[in-house]
Amino acid sequence: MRYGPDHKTKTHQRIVKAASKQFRAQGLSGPGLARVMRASGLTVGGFYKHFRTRDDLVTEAVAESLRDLRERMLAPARQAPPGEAWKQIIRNYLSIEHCEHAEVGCPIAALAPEIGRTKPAVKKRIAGLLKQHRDEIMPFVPGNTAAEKERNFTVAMSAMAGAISRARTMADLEEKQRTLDTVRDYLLANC
Amino acid sequence: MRYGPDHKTKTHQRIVKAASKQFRAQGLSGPGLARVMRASGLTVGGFYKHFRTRDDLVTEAVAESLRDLRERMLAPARQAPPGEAWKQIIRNYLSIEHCEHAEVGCPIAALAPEIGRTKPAVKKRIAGLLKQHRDEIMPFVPGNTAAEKERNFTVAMSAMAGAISRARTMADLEEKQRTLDTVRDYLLANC
DNA sequence: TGTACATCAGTGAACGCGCGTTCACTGATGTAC
DNA sequence: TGTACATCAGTGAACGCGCGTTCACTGATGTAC
Repeated sequence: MRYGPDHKTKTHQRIVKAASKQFRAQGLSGPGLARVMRASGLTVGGFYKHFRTRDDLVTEAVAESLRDLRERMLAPARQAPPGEAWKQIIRNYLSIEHCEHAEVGCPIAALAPEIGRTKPAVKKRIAGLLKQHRDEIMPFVPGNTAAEKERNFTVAMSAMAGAISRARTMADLEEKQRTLDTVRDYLLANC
Repeated sequence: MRYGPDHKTKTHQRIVKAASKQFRAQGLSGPGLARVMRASGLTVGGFYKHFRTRDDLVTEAVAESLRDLRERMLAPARQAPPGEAWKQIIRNYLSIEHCEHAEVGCPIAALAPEIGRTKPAVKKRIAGLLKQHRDEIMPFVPGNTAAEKERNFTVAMSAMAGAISRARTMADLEEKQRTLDTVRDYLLANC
């Protein structure tokens, strides 16, 4: 073989990581395969040596985005003083940095409506990934029972994703910042 | 003239209304101009007798979506018993009907991330429409001061739009319903 | 050790298609004389 | 009243382009003998 035994795997991951950033920045139908491959240092032709269809790339890229997000949000939370982890996550999620850098941010805030519109087979797979993602975050959510934790997660996650995607529609930077601050302060005071 | 004096205006509105539904159902880059015109009973060629560019249609369609939403949500609220109007709006917004019928629903829940990605000129105009929309809703928002009302609006609107767009990513109907119910009950208990 | 062949990640051109936009044309009506 | 011309909303074909997908090919390496 021309390349080492893990060469193909590494190339595959490079494509998925490039796609993950581009989809979050430009939407699921934003970048074409040519652009994704160019960003990975390759040409279009090679794409189908790695994926069956574009939909497969979309699914893998969303999975990668969620992994990426967890690395960025959960790692800092893990070494926060006990009782502060969830607050840390909220502060991080509703930061202006997250809002201004969709390409390394939460795919729910960046892509939820588009995910809802994907064909059933794709949607089903991504819905599975999102459930798995929630399960990984649940340990950080405050609450005395599983039901209470789930309620808190649902309310906070909805408010946070909604706040970020609404803030991103705003042209006025001050209004954007005020939106993030308002929801952040509210959640910090009520969880 | 071949047609009556308001013929062109009516045709224009027909196109905008068709586009407004199609964009909410399939995303801002979902339907092409041919499809929008066909849905309006016309052919592509005539499009540029009504709009300078596709971006102009997008802007007008979002404006129409917000008007449509207000008609559907504010009219029922206006004739609710005093103190119940805002609760009525919340119940309406977080209903399974709204969730399942994006084409006649809130463009923020259906399109926020895509609006955030439009080119600056379009984004600026839509941001203006969204501010105007907020001002029309503010009278229904509970709170003793303007600042308190704005805080309540920001938190509730973020939570509601986030809940709907998250629910739409879910394949499991029960989970979807639980998400809507959880956020609805939370907001009803805390406003 | 040297030669012939197999493997396979990646290349680059080609395909049919739908896109936004342009444009010469149509045809029903209104206006001028 | 009748005829010639202007208006203009809408038509339908054409444009150049980027899309997802296919495919014959390349060329560096490993294997067989």
